[in-house]
Amino acid sequence: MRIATFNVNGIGSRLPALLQWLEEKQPDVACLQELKAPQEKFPLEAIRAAGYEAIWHGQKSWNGVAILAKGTMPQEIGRGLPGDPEDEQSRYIEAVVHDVVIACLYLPNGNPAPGPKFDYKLKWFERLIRRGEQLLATGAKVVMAGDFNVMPTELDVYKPERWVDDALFRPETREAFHRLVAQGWTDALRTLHPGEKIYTFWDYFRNAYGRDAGLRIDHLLLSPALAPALQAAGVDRDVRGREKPSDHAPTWIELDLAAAGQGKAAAAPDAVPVKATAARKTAARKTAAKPAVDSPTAAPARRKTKSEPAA
DNA sequence: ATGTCCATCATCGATGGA
Repeated sequence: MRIATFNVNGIGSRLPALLQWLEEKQPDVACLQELKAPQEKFPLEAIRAAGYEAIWHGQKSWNGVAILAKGTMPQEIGRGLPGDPEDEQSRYIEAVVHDVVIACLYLPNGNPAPGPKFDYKLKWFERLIRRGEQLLATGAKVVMAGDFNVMPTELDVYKPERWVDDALFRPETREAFHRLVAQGWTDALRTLHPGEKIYTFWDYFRNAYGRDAGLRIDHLLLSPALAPALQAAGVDRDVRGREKPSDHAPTWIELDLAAAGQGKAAAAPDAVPVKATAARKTAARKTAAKPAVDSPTAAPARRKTKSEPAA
């Protein structure tokens, strides 16, 4: 089973590049970030024609996340990261695909730091850490995949000294990422390629890709139940060198689920549903008059406050 | 400070975000 994460930087302008990559690599699951499109502008027809079903959480202009699955409908657990009903940004969506819980995330950039955007990033990180705790507590096979906007170590930056004051590399940010991983997650790329220079992002500025002035900020974290299944991991960096590219390259893992044994993924959705956020409730209200344009499971019907863990 | 690219609209050039 191949699972990829790809910050597309605008699904509208990046659709040809996305479709070409899907056609070539045929990942079983693709987590997308930065759709930069409202809910109704997601190109579902083109995605389905490529052989994928999808759930997504759009937003006008900014953010937006999606989970694509080849030939099967991702079973949505929820959307919106729990812990802040005021947070309206579309940065988190969870689903089950082939008995694996997929958490697709787009962590805030946080620049400039210090400032309100950096505060929001750190708060969002704390909420993610809490969610990570809940997911691990289920014992399920889970992968947290996305644009974390964090370079975990100096090895993950082309010039660390230039980035020490940046929100993506400040000590608080790295500390939060390390605290998350320390819960028991496996950083798939780094685990299989220790000591290796791996980048997933190259700025559009100053010929960054040509100079290989990159960052490793897109990550796939595996729960203990899934870690034994890890077979391979890599970055499709040539995608970054094509016409009209995203500034990120697709990052992927290959899993052998037979090696993971019997997980408890089936129990995960009901055990720890994602709390319905204010944004989700608003969206549901807005679309109430017409049929849902995304997926049937996107409706807030799955919300189960009864079994919801305390915040 | 710069650089590039994207989406938006109180549009066809500005702005804000990354």
